[in-house]
Amino acid sequence: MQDSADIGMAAAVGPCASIPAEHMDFIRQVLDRVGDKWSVLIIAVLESGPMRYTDLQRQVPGISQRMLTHTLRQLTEDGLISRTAYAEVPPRVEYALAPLGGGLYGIVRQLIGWAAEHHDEIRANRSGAGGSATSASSRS
Amino acid sequence: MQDSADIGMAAAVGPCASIPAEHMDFIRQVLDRVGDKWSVLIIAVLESGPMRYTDLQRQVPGISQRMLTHTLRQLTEDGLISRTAYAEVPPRVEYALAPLGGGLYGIVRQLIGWAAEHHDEIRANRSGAGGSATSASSRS
DNA sequence: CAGCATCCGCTACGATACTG
DNA sequence: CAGTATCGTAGCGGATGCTG
Repeated sequence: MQDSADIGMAAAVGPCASIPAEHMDFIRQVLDRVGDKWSVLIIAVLESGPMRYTDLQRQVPGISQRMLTHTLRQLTEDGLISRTAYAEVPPRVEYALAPLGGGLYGIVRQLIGWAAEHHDEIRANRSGAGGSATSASSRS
Repeated sequence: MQDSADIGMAAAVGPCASIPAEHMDFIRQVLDRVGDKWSVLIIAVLESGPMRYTDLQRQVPGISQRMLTHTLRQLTEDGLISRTAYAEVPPRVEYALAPLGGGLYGIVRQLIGWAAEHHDEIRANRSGAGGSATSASSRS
């Protein structure tokens, strides 16, 4: 855990505790990628080896060309995956997980692990009293 | 990590490598929370201590009541944060980070750290040749 | 095969007004 | 103070059809 710098002080820990506002929008972008419906799935698939367009479409269940192309492009532009086009008569394009994407997936993996681990716990909370909402009394 | 079943063959780790399809939708929910525009921000703020509704609205810049209430409710229902209402004459409600939310934030923190760390690297890729798109030639 | 273009529904989100 | 209710919008994402 590295703090770029200590910003927050006693009271004004502020919204973004140890996050410089300059990086805020960028962080959002990464977080958005993670929250993306397909990005993580595609990365997960590519983790097991390079794959071509059509194969990806087959491996990622329910994705549309539009989204496949779109997500693929974004991931490529971010350098998370690599795109290699072979100028053959039947065009062949292979996508592979770039080291950068591999690093990201490592962390996302923990997220997935955490999610799986606390699966029941969260479901239990939902079925319960609607969360851990407590009521306290006190006279003003 | 359990496989729901063997999907492909040896090498074909498949779409959801080690993720049982049963958990898939749940994983998505967690990933969605992370990708959420406000959830992480709110958690980050609460990490520095319990806070009331109005304070949260002040600490999280640019959030609307609608979204604050909505996100707060979701996080509470998931048990990521806790809600305590004091039945006083001027109503007072305090939100605090639940242990579950703390655990999640620990991982998200890594994500943020990673993002900050590879900030330049990704930006460089975008300015570059439009990603690591390579062209290979081969005769058919 | 590997895309791009177009249309279109859904819902996430914001702004505003009102209440217990 | 701590919300609820309603409305309007923008962008995500799906379906379909066409191209190099």
